[in-house]
Amino acid sequence: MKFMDISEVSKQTGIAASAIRHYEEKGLITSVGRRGLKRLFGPDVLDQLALITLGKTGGFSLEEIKAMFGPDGRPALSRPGLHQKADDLDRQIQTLEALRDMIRHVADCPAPSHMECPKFQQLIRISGRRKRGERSARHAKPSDRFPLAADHHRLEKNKMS
Amino acid sequence: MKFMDISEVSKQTGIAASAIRHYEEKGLITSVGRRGLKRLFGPDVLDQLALITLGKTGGFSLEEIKAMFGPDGRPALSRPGLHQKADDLDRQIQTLEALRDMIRHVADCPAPSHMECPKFQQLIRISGRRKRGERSARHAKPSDRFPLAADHHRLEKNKMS
DNA sequence: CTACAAATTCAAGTCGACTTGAGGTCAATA
DNA sequence: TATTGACCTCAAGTCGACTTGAATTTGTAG
Repeated sequence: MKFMDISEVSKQTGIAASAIRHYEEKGLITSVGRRGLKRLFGPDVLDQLALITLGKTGGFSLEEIKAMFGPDGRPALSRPGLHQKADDLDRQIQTLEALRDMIRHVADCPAPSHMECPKFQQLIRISGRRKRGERSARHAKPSDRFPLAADHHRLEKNKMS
Repeated sequence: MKFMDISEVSKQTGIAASAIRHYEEKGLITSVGRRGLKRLFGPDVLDQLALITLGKTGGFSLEEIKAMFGPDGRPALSRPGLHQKADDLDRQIQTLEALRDMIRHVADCPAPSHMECPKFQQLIRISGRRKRGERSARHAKPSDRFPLAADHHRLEKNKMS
């Protein structure tokens, strides 16, 4: 009773079978073998899928997740690379805390427009005071609340070549 | 000197002009008028764009951001709706903290495979103990680490019809 | 032994958030 | 006044992460 077919894994995790196949294709998980055509998964896959779900919540791409927690269990990323990711997460967490506070404020503030509320304005300013190297859910940020964002005269191409 | 053209806004914020136009099209910001063909923006747009950037970091879609902080300054979302978003964020923050801890652990743990490390295993279990209603960066989650995820017999269609 | 539900592959489609490109318009210089 | 360069519009393209559909292949239940 150790091995599960894909529908069992799907049931246990709530992840669609098509997505599970997709993760296997991309090398994030591996099946232990086949019974006929059908994939068989070991119990470890449940933890790996939990990790994938977690990573996605953090806005990481499947590639990044694979680099951090590959199915082999050995990260493809260097130790400093991993610490970098962790530091990015710390910054993202702070951003999220700021955002949460602003949303709560908007919910409760009696001002007709939150933009007119001095407290809200202040929250925006605070949120801008982050260090460099911000990382967002999906693609990296060139600048966070424009701390002298205009590195040079960039006239449309704000992306790396 | 109050009004800026799009390239000025782009320089100040680091956001591509094409993206700024896109936000205007989607109704997240508004320009104060035109000089000939060219859009003119007031200074407020800088705060609004900072808010958009912030929202995206939180994994919100442009639609959601618009509902929370529309350019009119009045949220389209009800007070409970907003508190819901804030609570979602709180949960997301906890998830991110767990993820950060795991990444740091992977970086420092001497075990050949993190999956074999009992401490790591433990971190995964902990991360699974969240409440319902998780929201991820991009599309909602049906279940987080499968706390009896199989609501019924769902045999592939894990998405709303 | 046959039927059938459940899996499989592979190609194509979808969705959000932009970007890119072609062709057009203007306000400010030279 | 004639250029020019920044901006404009609109259509189409891109990218990641899947989903969907059509055409097969099984293992198992009847």
